[in-house]
Amino acid sequence: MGATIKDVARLADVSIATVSRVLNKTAPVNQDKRLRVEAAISQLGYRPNPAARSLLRQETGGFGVLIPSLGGEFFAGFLKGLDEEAQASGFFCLIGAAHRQEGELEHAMRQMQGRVDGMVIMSPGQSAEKTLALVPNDMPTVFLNTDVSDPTIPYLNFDNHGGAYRMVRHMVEMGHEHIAMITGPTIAHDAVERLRGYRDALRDSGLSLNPDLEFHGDFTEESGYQAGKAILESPLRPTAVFSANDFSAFGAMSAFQEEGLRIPEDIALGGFDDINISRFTTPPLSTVRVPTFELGRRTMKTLIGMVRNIPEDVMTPDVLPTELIIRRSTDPDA
Amino acid sequence: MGATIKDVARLADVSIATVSRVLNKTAPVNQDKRLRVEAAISQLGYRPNPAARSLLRQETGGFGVLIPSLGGEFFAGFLKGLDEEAQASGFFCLIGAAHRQEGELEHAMRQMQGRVDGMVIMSPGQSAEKTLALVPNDMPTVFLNTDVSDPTIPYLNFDNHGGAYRMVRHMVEMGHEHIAMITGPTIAHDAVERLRGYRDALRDSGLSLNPDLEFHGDFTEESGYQAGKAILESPLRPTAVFSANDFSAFGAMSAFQEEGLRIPEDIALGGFDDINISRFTTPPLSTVRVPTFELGRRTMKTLIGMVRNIPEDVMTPDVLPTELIIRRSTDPDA
DNA sequence: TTGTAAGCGTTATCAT
DNA sequence: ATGATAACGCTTACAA
Repeated sequence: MGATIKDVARLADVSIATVSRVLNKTAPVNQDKRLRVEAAISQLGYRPNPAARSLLRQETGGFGVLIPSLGGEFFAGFLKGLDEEAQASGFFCLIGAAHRQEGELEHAMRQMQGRVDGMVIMSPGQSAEKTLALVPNDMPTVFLNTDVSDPTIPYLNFDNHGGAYRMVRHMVEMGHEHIAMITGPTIAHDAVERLRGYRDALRDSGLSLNPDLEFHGDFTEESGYQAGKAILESPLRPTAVFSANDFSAFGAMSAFQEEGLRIPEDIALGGFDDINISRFTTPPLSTVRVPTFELGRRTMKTLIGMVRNIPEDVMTPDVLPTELIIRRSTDPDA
Repeated sequence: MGATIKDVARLADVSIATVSRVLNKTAPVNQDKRLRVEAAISQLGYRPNPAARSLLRQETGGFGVLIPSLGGEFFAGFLKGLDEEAQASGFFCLIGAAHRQEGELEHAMRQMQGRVDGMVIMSPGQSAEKTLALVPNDMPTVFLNTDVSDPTIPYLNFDNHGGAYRMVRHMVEMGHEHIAMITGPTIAHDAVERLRGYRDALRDSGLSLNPDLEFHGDFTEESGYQAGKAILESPLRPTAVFSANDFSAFGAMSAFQEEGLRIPEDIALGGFDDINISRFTTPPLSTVRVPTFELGRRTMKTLIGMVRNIPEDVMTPDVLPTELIIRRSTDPDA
C-alpha cells in the first residue's frame, strides 16, 4: 500500500486540503508550505489514488477501445496513434479486442462501463446505430470503419472506396479488361466499400460487371490462396486481380506462383493496406496505403475534444485519403 | 450518470447493505427481498461503480501489460491468450506498448500505478532485475522474454535457444556447411538466445564459428533485406541462412530473389515465429513455431494465481517448447 | 435476516 | 492562505 494524502499532510505538517491544492494547483499556497509538501511527496513516493479521484470527479481519465482484432499492422498503427494522442493529454486506453462473437461486444462494453469516459468502436460487421444501442446514453463515442447512416453520429474512416477505385482504374489503364476481385467478408463495412469501389471503377471505365469475377475471401491469406486457385480454374480467366487486402493478395500470389504464372506478365495483382511486407514480396505488391496512425490520432483528438468540450478538435465526420502505391505486381516498369 | 446503490435500495425498499449482499452473495438474504433487489437492478440497469469498489477493496480487478510493440501476430496471439484467461476470471487488461525509448517504460508504469493489481512485463531489452526496481515492491509481476538470472523472479518464456538450435541442426543435416545468421537486435533477449542456439548448433555439429557469417539485423523486413544483400556480397558465400525472425527472413528472401537465386537450391533460408504469411511465401518458409497464445494463457493464469494465492496455478519459471516447421525454403522435398 | 454507520482516499465547500 | 469537513459509491463491522 502506497502512501496516502494524509501521510503527506502529516509529514509536511499541513492539512490534506493544502496537499490537494499543491497537487492540483487549484489555489495558491505559500512558498514554504508548497516546498514542504513537494518534499514530502517525493520522499514518500506518493501518487494520488486514481480510484478515489475517479469516485469524486465522476471521471476516469481513460477511454475504451473496441476493435475486432489485435493482429496485423493495421491495428498496431491505429492503436499507436490513438495511444500517443491519449498519453499526450494524460489519458489511458483500455483495449478490448475480438468482439466477433455474438455478445462479446456487449460483454466488453459492460467490462468497460464505469472505467472509461468515452469509447472508440471499430465494428465493421455491425451498423453504428445498432451498436450505439449498447452504449450508455451519455457516453461519448466515436465510430470507425462502420456502417453509419446517421450523420450526427461521430464517425471517422479512411477512403476505402476511393482507394479501391483508383487501384482498379490503374489496372484498366495498364490495359486490363478482365479484372477480378477477391473480396473481404461480406459483413465487413470496409470490405463492402472496397467492393463498391471496384465495381464503380469498372462501370466508369465502360467495362461490364461480371459476378463471376468476384471471388469470395475473408481477408486471410488462406482465403486469398483458395480464391487464387479458383481464379485460375475459372472459364473467363482474368488478366488482373484486385484483392481486398494485402494478406489475401499474398495468398493469391502464392497460388499463382505455384502454377508457374508470372506476375504481372501473366496476371497482375493488387492489394490494399500497404503493410510492411508488401514491399518485399517477389514481385513487390501494388497496394493502397492507409493512414492508420493518423486515423488513430485524429480519432483520439476528436474523442478528447468531445469530453473536454473543444469543438474545434472534433473532426467528424471525417474520411482520410488513401494513396495508391504502384509496384511491380501491376506494373513491370515500376 | 448511472444509477447508484441507493437508487436500487430505494426502489426495492431495502437498505443499501442488503443490496450489497445480494450483489456479492456475502450473506443470506430473504427470498422476496432478493427478488425485489434483482428486479430493481435490472430495471435500473444498475452496475456497481468500479472506482468506489476499488477504493474500498484496495484492488482494481485489472492487470497491466507492458510490451515492446503492438505490431505483429506474435503479440496479437500473446495478448489474446492473456486476455482470454483474464476475462475468464473477471479481470481486465490494461495494455501499454512501445516502451523502447528511455523512460517510457517507467512512465507507463506510473500510469498504471493504482489502476492494476499486477503486471506482465515483456521487456526484451532490459534485465528483469533492473526493471523490477521500477515496480512497487508489493506489486505481483510476471516477466516474459527477459534476461532474468534471479530464479525467484516469476518468469515465463518459450524455448528460443532450442528452436534456433534445431533449425540450424536441420540445415546441417541438409548438408550445409556454411550457415549464416541474420541476427535480431543485440539488446533483445530473445534475439540473443536465438543467436546462442545458432552458435551451439554449429559447435555441436563440428562446424567452425565464423563471425563473418553473423549478419546484423533488427527483426524488420528492411534489415533482413539489407543483410541479404550483404550476404550475397560476402567473400565466403553461405549456402544457408538462418534469420532471427520471419520478417527479416522475408527481407532476405526478397534480396535473394532479386538477384535471381533459387531458394533452397542456391541458398536455403529459415526463419523464426511461423507467422501466418510464412506458409504462403514462394517458396514457403521453414521456421520455428512459437506458442504465443499458450504463453499468454499461462502467464495470466500464473499472475492470477499470484494475486489470489493459488500456488498450483503459478507456473514459473516456465519455458514452453517451440516446434521446427520444415517447408520448401530449406527442403526441396517438403 | 436486516439496517445503521464507519471508512476507503480524494476533492471541494465552507469558514476562518 | 489555510484547515475542518462533507461528499463521491461502495463494503463491512456492529447492532438489532
